[in-house]
Amino acid sequence: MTNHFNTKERILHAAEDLFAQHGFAGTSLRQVTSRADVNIAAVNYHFGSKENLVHEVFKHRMDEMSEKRLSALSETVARDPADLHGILLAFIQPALALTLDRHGASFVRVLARAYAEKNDGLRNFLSENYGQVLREFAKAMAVCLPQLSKEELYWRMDFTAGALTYAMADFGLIRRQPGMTEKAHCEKAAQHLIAFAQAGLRA
Amino acid sequence: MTNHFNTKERILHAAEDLFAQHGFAGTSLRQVTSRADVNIAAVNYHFGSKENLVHEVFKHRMDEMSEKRLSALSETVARDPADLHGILLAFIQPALALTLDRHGASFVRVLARAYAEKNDGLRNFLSENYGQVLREFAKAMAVCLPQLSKEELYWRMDFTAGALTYAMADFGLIRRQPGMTEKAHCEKAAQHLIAFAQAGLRA
DNA sequence: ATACGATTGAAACAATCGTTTAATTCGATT
DNA sequence: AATCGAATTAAACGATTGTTTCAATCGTAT
Repeated sequence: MTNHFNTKERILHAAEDLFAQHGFAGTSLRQVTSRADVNIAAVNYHFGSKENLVHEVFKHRMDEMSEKRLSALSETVARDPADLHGILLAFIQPALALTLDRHGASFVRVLARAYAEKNDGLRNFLSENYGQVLREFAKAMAVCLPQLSKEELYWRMDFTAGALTYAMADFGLIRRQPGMTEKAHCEKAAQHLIAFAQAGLRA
Repeated sequence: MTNHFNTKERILHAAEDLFAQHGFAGTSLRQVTSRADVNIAAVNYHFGSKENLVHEVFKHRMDEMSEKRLSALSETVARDPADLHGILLAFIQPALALTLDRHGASFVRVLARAYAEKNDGLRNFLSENYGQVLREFAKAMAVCLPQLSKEELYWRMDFTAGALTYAMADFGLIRRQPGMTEKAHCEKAAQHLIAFAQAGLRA
């Protein structure tokens, strides 16, 4: 059937890495095809255009992450609808888990960059395709936090998402310590973030 | 002496707007000079290169914001060293105040974008020139939160900065309501964020 | 008025951009 | 083995990129 590493996948992976390093506009298709070791024309053949390639890079990871988030959410809610800690874990863990995968780690930066893009096409693409996931979490959190107005809850979810994005992309003061494995760093980040966000949400 | 709107300043303002909209790589110098209504050669004459222009855009705003932050910090600490709310306000207010200024609002997006840039040159530039500001705030917060380890404090400051960046750039679910002025939206954001961050920091 | 350095202007530079074309190679089906 | 569509290739397309050149212009001090 399909080769394990066919042309299309090699392009996707190379694009993910390079978009993370140099941004969308900052990455040329020739950089992508050179790293993927494929012909420059292969991009337009398989993806139609550069913009479409960007969208595919997102779909590839976001679908996977959204699915994990939603299944973890329904699981924890079924166990205990009032378990805010569990809901936060369902939201945070799949995102941070991506940083454990080599290409996933790149995608995390791509995602952080996408949020910084005023690029309305991309934002609308994300909002239309994955906004429902956020609304599901909002509904679940509202059960745990009945004292919060809808507006207030949305504010605090935004803050949580911002903190998560920051933590994932290794921004700010904290840098992974040399002696620490990526996995340990990831788990520490999740643990710190959940404590922080839970307190903030309950404030 | 210098005209109120001389060539150099017009370039800076136009660049700020366009960098915010389309990113650094996504903005061409011809877009900048066209909006600034100056000749294309003026950029390299006044700034030497595009990269230098990017740095100047940052210095222009960051110097102003850092100064406001530090003076607000020393003021609130002098009044009451244990006033965490005041320290957070000193950190958040100057950043959100930028969004009230037309060009400042653009810069906020530029800043958010810069954090998402893997571009080590830019990150080092920011870290070297403005890292001290963050360390000052860390020292002040440590007084209010003696139970936190240095590591834990840094984590939580990162989360706070992430939430702030998100809020400033209008990411996420929350959109400014049509009937609400920019100023009111900004104040609401500060109020919500401080409550959230304060609880998170004290967790 | 004249001269001089600072600034601006129009034009062009080589390099690179995303995209397209057309010929070729590959792989599966008849 | 022959055939046909899918996939890949080399090459080139026009457009745009950051940068440079050099002459024209400006403001100021002599």
